[in-house]
Amino acid sequence: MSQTPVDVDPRVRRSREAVLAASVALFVAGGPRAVTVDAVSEESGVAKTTIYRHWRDRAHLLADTYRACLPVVPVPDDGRGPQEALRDVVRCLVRGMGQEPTRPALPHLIATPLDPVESRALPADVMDQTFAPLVLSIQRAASSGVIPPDTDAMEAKHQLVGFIIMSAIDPACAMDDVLADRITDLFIRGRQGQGQ
Amino acid sequence: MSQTPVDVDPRVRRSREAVLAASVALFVAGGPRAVTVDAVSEESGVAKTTIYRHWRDRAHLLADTYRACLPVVPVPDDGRGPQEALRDVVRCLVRGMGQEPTRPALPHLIATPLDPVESRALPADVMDQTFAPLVLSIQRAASSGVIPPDTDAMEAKHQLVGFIIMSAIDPACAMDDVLADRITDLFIRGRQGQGQ
DNA sequence: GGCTTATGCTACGCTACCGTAGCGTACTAC
DNA sequence: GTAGTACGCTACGGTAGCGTAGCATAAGCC
Repeated sequence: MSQTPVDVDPRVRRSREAVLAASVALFVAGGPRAVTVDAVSEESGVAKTTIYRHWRDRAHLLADTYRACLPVVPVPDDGRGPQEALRDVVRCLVRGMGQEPTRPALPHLIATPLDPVESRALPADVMDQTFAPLVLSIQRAASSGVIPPDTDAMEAKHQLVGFIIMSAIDPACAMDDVLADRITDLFIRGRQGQGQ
Repeated sequence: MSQTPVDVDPRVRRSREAVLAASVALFVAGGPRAVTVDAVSEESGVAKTTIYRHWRDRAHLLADTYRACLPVVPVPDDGRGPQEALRDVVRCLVRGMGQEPTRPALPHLIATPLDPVESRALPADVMDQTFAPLVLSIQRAASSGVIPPDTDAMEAKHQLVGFIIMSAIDPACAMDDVLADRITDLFIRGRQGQGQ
């Protein structure tokens, strides 16, 4: 539902894209609460009745909006070695989190799944999928000895993701590869010298 | 406004406390959106008109609710040395974030200040005050050489706060001194071995 | 016990939002 | 060109929430 096929009536395609773009803009600016069907209609120029022709109700529209705000992080290339793979994933994550629309939407992305009303049509693990490649990289780094083999992958994930998200929330922070590499280095160094 | 004096009419005191308790419970369960005056009235057993006698409008009530959800972290004792002081602050922060009502309210605490509607009556730096003691400890640790003197205090804050918050958001995570000390150790070790 | 004051209750008016119905128009595909 | 279909528009009915008014009651203070 979040991906519109190419070979459809161009009118449908236009409407869907306009609606989703407006919806994302509203979500970024004011969170789930700002994504009202009336506001989306006005912002997009698409009639409210048309919106309801494409989405069953507001909850389904919000679910698609939420997904559209999450960055896509590719699964790390296995060929480059575990340390480089981890570095790459962190770079992708930092860049993704630093970009529009993710960055300004971040606080809302964190809070929405917990809202008992807004999370109705939202799969419980949408957010987790974004960090799946990172967890994979952490596990590979552990099993290959870059970090201790007994590393708690969830704890390590909290450590890295927390650092990245807090940086992205701070508007003064540059979300570039320099930061990404610093995060990776501080992470690995802290784990390496570990006297179990 | 968030602290009710002791020497007032006990009826006022009772009402204020009942309202704030109900308001916090609703905020925890459903975020700022769930804190409606009608819901608070029903949940607390205090008449809606009485609520409006104590708070100018819903925004002011929400501001007090927000503050009531934040943990209080004492300024570190200077006598114990910078490393122990940092350890203490992180312990307090971890415990505070792990407790009710802060823990379940955390995602909402992060998102609310960014909501253009909900943040109306919310001072911009309420959240920052919670982490001020941590920043102080980081600066002392830096100036005393526990971590490099040229440490970026804001970056270090993101690193520590991010780790703590992500742990607190994960319901499977135990927010105790063991975790706090691990967080501190991983932080310091990563910074110490740093090859400028 | 009597005065003061906080509270409870009911009933408002107003606004925003959800989701639907019906009908005319404009676009697309063939 | 013509049929099919997506779209826009207007107008609903219903609900939830905000903030207020007026009056009766009950609690606290001396």
